[in-house]
Amino acid sequence: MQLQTRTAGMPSRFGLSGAPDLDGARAAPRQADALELLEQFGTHQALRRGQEVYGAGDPSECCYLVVRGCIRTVDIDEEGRRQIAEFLLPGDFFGLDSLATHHLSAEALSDAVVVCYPRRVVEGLAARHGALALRLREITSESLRRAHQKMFLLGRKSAGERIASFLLELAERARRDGTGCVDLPMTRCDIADHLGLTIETVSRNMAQLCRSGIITAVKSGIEIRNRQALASFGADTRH
Amino acid sequence: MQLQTRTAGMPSRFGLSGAPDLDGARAAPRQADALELLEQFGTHQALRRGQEVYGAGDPSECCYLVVRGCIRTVDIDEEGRRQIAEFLLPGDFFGLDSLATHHLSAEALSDAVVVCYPRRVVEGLAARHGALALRLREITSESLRRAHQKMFLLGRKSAGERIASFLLELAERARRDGTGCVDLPMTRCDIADHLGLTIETVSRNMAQLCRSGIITAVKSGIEIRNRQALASFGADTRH
DNA sequence: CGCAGGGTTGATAGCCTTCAAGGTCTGTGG
DNA sequence: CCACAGACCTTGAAGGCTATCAACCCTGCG
Repeated sequence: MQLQTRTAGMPSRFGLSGAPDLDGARAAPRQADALELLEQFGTHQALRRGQEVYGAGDPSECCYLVVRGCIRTVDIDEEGRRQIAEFLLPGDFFGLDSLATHHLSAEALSDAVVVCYPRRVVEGLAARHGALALRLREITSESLRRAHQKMFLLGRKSAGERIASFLLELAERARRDGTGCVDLPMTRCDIADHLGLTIETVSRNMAQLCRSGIITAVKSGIEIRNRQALASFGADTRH
Repeated sequence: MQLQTRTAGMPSRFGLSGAPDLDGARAAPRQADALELLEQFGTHQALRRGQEVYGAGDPSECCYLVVRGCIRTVDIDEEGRRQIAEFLLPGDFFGLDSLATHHLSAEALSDAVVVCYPRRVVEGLAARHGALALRLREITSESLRRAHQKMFLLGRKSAGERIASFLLELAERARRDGTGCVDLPMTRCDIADHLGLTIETVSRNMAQLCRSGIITAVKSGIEIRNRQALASFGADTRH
């Protein structure tokens, strides 16, 4: 059972919530985010833990904005091996990646809320509003940049480096409060399937980070105590 | 020194040369490829082996069509570790991925020829021709689909599976003649840096494929003798 | 010829996986 | 309140896949 209501108002922050402005794609200052044009066309959708937003192969009829909770995009092969492409946090926009059908599935990690926009409407608006069209392309471009970043991580980094990079990226995306606290809504299994490792390797590396005092475990997450050390963690065991 | 001339005519094939039509993104039949709209605005550019088309951080001023040869997009970190994101073959369109600055560099594997289109012109045309805008989004979407496919390969497949997938993908993209012959314009080092392996592992797996009679080495490439066996190669050593 | 770049093959080492056992936490029901 | 089940997490031991190190071959070229 899922709740759908006409959205009364949009969440205050839009777009790539915590994406670092690395490539200057957002160089042009925007007073008002072009995504606000979509405001009146979205419907809220509540998701239970584990529920699918869409499945692989489903027609690509909507795109989405995360309001609350965390969404994972999942790639599974016939043998059940799983690769998590992205974790999507509040403020992240997704579902733009495929034109006809989704090639990954999207699922809620925990109870979550997304706003759903019919692609037909989005396309129509984008055709008339250049700013919106540009914004959507920025989102796609950013998604591709992250995918390339992850290819490097999976292809060339050691287990320790992968974990450190992952924590630092999450911290970057979540840092709004200035503290070093990073919430980890995903399980060790999710992290492992995102980083191309096993849960044991994830657990061992996290434990070592704790023992070194680089991070400390806090309720449902970690706190970064030594960013410098975290950034160079695992560099000795790289191949 | 690089040669630039006004292009007299476009190559006969356009777009994602051999991309398998997996996700139905190309479902809508196109009589004439929308990219032909760009025809008169391109300039030919000849590249020597190893020459950069653009570097990481360069402003994203042009996008490109490969006419001859092979281009690699490269991600390098401060320690010199290298990850090759894509190999681009004749008919492939690239450089659309980033809006402001390129985050990867693009280099010619061997002597090559590309057609270069100023982004400013492409944007202008796309704004007026919906078909072109759609075509460009198809290309970006396809690029993202391939990136996700590669994340799965890097995160979850064994060395043998990676090599087999790589050869099958190349065969798929190149098969126009119907033969099982696959040209390999890239070195073992390039392949290794694409698949997240070392040259020795690539070499050993190729040798084993040859010994098993699944492929045979031909001049500057290989011939696939047993597609079925190649598709399941390395599945026993997966972790 | 000498050299450099690329490729192959062998021996060894090590990082990470696999297998296994036990611990922690949370929600449920008696 | 407490027992219990299940999911999740941690830790240890052993093994294997791939990296590393090393030697050698082949080809093209000045």
